[in-house]
Amino acid sequence: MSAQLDNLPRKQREFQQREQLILDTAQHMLHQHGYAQLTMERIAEAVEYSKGTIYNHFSSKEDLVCSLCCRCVSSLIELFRRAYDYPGTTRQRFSAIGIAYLLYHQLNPLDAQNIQIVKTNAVREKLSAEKLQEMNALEHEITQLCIKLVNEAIAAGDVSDEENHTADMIVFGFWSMLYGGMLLAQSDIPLEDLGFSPIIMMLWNNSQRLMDAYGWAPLCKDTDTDALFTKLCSALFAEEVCRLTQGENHHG
Amino acid sequence: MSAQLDNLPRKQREFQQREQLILDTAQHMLHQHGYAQLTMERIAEAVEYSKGTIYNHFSSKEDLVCSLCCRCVSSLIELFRRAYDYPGTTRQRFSAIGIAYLLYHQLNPLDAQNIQIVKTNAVREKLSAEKLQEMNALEHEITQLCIKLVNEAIAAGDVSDEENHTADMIVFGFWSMLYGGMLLAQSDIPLEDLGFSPIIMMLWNNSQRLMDAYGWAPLCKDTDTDALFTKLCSALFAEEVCRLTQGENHHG
DNA sequence: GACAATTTTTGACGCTTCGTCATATTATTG
DNA sequence: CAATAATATGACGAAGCGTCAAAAATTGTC
Repeated sequence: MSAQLDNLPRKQREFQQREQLILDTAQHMLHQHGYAQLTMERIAEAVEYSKGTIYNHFSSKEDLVCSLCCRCVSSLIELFRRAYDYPGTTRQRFSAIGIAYLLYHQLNPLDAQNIQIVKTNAVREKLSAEKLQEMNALEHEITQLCIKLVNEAIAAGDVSDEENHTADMIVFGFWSMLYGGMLLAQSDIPLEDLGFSPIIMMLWNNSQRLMDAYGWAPLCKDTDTDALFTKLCSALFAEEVCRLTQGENHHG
Repeated sequence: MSAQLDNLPRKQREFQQREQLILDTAQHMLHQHGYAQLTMERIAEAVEYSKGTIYNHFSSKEDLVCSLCCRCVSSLIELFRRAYDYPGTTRQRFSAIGIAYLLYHQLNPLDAQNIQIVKTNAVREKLSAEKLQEMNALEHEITQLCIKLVNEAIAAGDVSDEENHTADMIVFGFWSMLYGGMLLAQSDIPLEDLGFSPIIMMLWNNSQRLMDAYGWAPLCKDTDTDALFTKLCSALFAEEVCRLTQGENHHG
């Protein structure tokens, strides 16, 4: 990373470093005090530059928030890649992507909320075309990775090959479910009061069920899905899980 | 509706009528010009009252938007009730709820977006406790209706009764999937460019699959699900479907 | 109908924040 | 070291939220 930077003229290097500083600071402020308290003035004050300088980097507040968001999606893609590269059955690898998604949301609930803010039209209305495109490119990357894996599964005969089983439909089913589920989890809807079980568990079970519905071998009945969950977590995301449990202990 | 109003003293009646006028106007403005353009000033101007009067009804802009949102959820509940009361199998009735959800989002995409705005922390941070509670009560109502139906299905033996099949988990699976799916549909993510099929179809198929996964009789293979979709639409939501197709013709 | 009391409405005002731009500062180069 | 280019600054204008004292309308009383 710094290898690339070293090649650039010092000015550009400084510029990029400052951009990261601004983003880091903004992210921290967002976590600490929430979106409503996040103002360009305060960011400028915190990084000890003036507002004008911030505007040299980001054309608007929305632009800045969207940039934050892009960084988040990038790190999510990294987790997905790790899951994709897992040496196991296609079902295990796809399950691992699901875990990556759930883990990310658990580990970075505030960033996930932020991603949601950017999806809101209220914000998107004000975004520049470039930032929107940057975002779209990332969405494209992450989507295609999943579709590719499902196509591998179909080609390998792991998924029952019926007429209307298309990779996009299968991916969309899981994407919707996990995305919707995590959003519901993050919203202030008091799910526990409404009688719901822990969300991660419900989503994991439901997605395993859905894989069964697609005849994605090996089926649940031939697998200990709880054990699979634990195995994938420790094999791929040990460090992340560690951070997660530490965080929980810290609070309790 | 006006029967109740007539019983109230004239002043209160006028007050409530004005409140509806404000909400109607705000909703219309939101549809026409988007959230960013919605200001208290403009609403006041449009209803020909002053800003102060608007603030006699709603303690903040967020409060107003949340009130709009509550009206929307109420009408969604009405659709759900209709589906719940359908004289058919539990699977048909639950499927009908799914259709109600999809239809509502298709018919009122802008209201659905609005509901999403309210779920954003940026907005919720500013909501009064009362409005939050009003919203929660509605969420409770709509949730319990679904859970009740699934419990009926389990009791009737329509859903295979395994240890870890709980009504809340089943409901959550479908809720997540449809909610997430409709949000993805509404976001500006160019799903078609990413290679995805029409969303309603994908969601309907995925949810029918998921019902199969829960052993919810009668299974897909014994049913023409396309025909079921059409049948439920015309039996329960003829008027809504009509409005939807009219709207599409209007645009095309 | 006149007058007082009460309720409702009004819009000017204070405050906050966004985003701009002329000016000041710093860096670079001949 | 001076000229020039690049960069940073913060005062400023615009816009919106929410408040509140004063104005207007309504109600009740004689």
